[in-house]
Amino acid sequence: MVERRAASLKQQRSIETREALLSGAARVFSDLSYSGTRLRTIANESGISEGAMYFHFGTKAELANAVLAEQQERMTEVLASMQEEEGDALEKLVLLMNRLAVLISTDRIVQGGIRLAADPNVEITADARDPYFEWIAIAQSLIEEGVRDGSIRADVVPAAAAEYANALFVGAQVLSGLEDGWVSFPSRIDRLTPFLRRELGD
Amino acid sequence: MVERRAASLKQQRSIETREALLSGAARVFSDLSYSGTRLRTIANESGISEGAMYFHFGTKAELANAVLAEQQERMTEVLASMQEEEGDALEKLVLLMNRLAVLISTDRIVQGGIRLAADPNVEITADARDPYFEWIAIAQSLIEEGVRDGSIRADVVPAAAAEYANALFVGAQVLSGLEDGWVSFPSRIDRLTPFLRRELGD
Amino acid sequence: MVERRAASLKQQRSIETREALLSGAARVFSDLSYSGTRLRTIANESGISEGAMYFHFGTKAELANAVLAEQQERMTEVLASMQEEEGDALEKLVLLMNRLAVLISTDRIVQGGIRLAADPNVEITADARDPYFEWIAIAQSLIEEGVRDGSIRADVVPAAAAEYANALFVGAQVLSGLEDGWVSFPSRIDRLTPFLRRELGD
Amino acid sequence: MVERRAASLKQQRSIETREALLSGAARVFSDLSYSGTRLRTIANESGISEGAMYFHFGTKAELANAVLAEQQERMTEVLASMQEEEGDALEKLVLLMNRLAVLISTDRIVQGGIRLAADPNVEITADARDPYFEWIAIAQSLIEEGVRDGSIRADVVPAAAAEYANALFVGAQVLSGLEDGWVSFPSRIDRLTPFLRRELGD
DNA sequence: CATGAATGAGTTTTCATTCAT
DNA sequence: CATGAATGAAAACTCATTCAT
Repeated sequence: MVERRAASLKQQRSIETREALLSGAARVFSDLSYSGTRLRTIANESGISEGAMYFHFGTKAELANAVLAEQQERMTEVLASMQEEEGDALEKLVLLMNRLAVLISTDRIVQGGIRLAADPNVEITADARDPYFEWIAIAQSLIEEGVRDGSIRADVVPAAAAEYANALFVGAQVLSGLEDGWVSFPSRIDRLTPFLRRELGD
Repeated sequence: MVERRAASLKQQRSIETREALLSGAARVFSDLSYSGTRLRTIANESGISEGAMYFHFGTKAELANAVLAEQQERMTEVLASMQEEEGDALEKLVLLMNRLAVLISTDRIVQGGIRLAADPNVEITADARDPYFEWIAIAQSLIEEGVRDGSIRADVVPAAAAEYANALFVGAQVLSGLEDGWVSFPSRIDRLTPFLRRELGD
Repeated sequence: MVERRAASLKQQRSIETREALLSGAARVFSDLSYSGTRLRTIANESGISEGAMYFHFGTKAELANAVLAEQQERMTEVLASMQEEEGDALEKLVLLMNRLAVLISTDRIVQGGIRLAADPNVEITADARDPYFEWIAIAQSLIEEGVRDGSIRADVVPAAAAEYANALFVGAQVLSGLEDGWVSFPSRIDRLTPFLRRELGD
Repeated sequence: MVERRAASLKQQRSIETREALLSGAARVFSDLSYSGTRLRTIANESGISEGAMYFHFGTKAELANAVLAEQQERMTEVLASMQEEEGDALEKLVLLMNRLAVLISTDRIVQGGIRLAADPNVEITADARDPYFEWIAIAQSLIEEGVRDGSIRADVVPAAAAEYANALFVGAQVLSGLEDGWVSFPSRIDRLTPFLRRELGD
C-alpha cells in the first residue's frame, strides 16, 4: 500500500502539471490566436515552467492539439448524453443547443478548442472541426425524428431545417464570443429558441 | 510636360505598388491569422519587395489596418447604397443581406478584413468591428421601418428580430467561410431567406 | 556601367558575407565537433550577425553541408589537377599525396570539412566521404598505371598497394591533426614517402 | 547475516547499475560525438534512469572520463601483456598491433573511449591520448630492441620506423572505423603486416 | 539507491524592421 | 521609390542537472 501510494503520488504531480498546462493553454488560446500566443504566456498562466511543457507535450503544436482533443471529448460527451433523454425530438434539439451553449460558455478548454479549430494553421489537426459536423448530423437526425414523432411539422425539409438551426447556433456563438467571451451565449440561445420553435414546431 | 509625365509615371508606379501590396496582403490575411502571416509571404504574394512595404505602410500593423479601412469603405458603400433603393423595408433587408453576401464572397480585400476583424490582436484597430455594429443598427432600423410600412408584422419586436437576422447572417457567413472560403455564402443566404421572411413578413 | 556597378556592389556585399560565414564556420567546425559548435561562436568568428546566417544558409546543418560542399570542390580540384601532370605514375602518386597534404594543412575550409565528414551526425550529408573514396580509386588507378609504365614493380597487387598507401596517408593525416592541427602534415608525408617508394618502386 | 546480505545485495545492484551505465555510455559515445550524445539516449541504451547517472558519475563529463579511464586500463593491459611474451622484437611488434586491433574491434568500451579521445572537447580529460603516445613509445622501444636482437635490420632508424608503424596502424584504425565500426580492423592489420615486415625485417 | 518529472540556462530559429545601394 | 541583405530582439525548443518521492 505504501509503495502504491508513493507511485500514485509521483504520477499525481505529473497529472496535475499536465492538467494545469492544458487548461492554462486553453485559456490563452481562447484569448489569442495560435500564432499569437507565446509559450511563455502559457507557462505564466499555468504557473508551470516552460521546460515542463516540452516534457509533457513536446511542441507548441502538440499542446494545441491536446487542447483540441480534450475539447472534442467534452463536446462529444454532451452530444452522447442526448441519447438518454426522454421527450420529443424538438425538445431534444432545443435541449441540445442549450447544453452546448452552456458548455461553451463555461468550459475554458472548450473555448480554447473553439478558437483553435477556427484558426487557419497547418500545424493544427485538420479534423478539429469534427464535432461541428457531428453536431450538424445530429441536428438533422433529430429533425427527421421529429417529423416522425410529430413534434416537427411534416412539411419541414430536414436538410434545410438543419442548416437553419446550425446557422442560428453558430451565429449566436460567434456573436456572443465577440461580445463577452461567450458569457451571453446561453441567453442568446434562449432568445433565439422561439424562432426555431415557430419554424419547426407543429 | 516631360517632368510632369515623369512625376505622373512615378506616382502611377507608386499607386500600383500600393495596390498590389494591399490586395496581396488581404489575400494572405484571409488565409492565415494576423500573427500567422509573414511579411515575406505577403511580399511574395504581391510580387513586391519586403522593403517596399515599409515605404508604403510603415509597419505590419498599419498594413493590416489599411486592409481593414479598405474593407470598411467597401462594406459601408453597400450599406449606403441601400438608401437609394425603392421597395418596402423587408425587401430592402433581404436585398441588403444578399448584397453583403455577394460582396464578401467575391471581394478578397473584404475577406481579408473579415478575418482581421475577428483576429484577437491588440495591434489591430479596435473599431474594426464597426461595420458589424453598423449593419446591426441598419437591420434594426429597417425592421422598425418595416413595421411602420406594413411589410413586417406588427407583433415583431425590432430588437429581437434584428438579433435573429444578425445571427442567421453571421452563422451563414462563418459556415460558408469554413466550408469553401465564402464561395457558397450567397446561396446559403438564399436558402435561409425564406426562414427570415416567414418570421418577419406579414 | 554605374547601374551595373551598383548592382554588382549589392551582390558583392552578399558574396562577401557568405564567404565570411563559410570560412568562419569552417574554422570553428575544424576546432569543435558539429554538435559542439555554437552558432554564436561562428557568428563572432565571422564578424557577422546570427540572423545573417539564416538568410544565407537557413539552418546549422545546411551551413555545415555548405562547408562540406566547398571542401569537396577544393579536394576534387586537386584530384583533377593530376590529369595534366607529366611523369611516371609513381611520381604522380607521390605528388598527389603531397598536394593533398599541403591543401589540408593550409586550407581552413578543407580542414573544417574533414572534421565534419568524420562527425557522426545524421544531419550531415552522408556522401560527405565521397572525396575519400575518390582518392582511393585514383590511388589504385595510378598504381595500375605504374605497373604498366614500369615505375611500379610488376609483383605489386594494386588493390593491396592502394589500401597500404591509403592507410599511410590517413594515418599521417589523423596524427598530424591531433599533433598540431595539420601543420606538420606535409612534412610527415615527406618522411613517409621513402617507405612508399621502397614498397612500390621498381 | 540478514543485514550483511542486504548490504551486499545493495552493493551488488549498485555495481550492476554502474556497469550498465558505463557500457551503455560507451556504446552511445562510440556512435555519436560527446556533444551529440544526450544523457537520455545513454539512459535508454542502458535501461537505467537518468537520475541514476548523477548518483554514480556526477556529470556527463565525469561519465565520459570514466569510459576513457576504463579504456585506458584495458589498452594498458594489452600493452603490459607484451612484457611476458617470448620471441624476437619484430614478432612482438606484429603481435602487439594484432592484439590492439582485436581489442578495438571487439570491446565497446574501448571503442567509446577512442571516439571520446578524438573528440575536441575541453570537458574531456586532456590526457585521454596517453595510451596513443604510450603505444608509440612502446613501438619505438620494440624497434630498438629488434635492431639489437637482429630481428630488425640494422639500418632502420627507430624513430622513423616507429612513426611509419604508427601511421599504418592509425590509418587502418580510422578506415575500418569509417567502413564498418572497426569490425574489419584486425583483417586490415593482417593485410598491412607484410608491408611492415618488409620494411623492418631482416 | 532508483526513478522520472521539473527546472532554467542556453541554443537554434524566426521575423519585423532597418538600411545601404 | 524599389530592392534585398543585414540586424537583433524575441520566439521555440533542448538538455544537463536537480529534486521530491
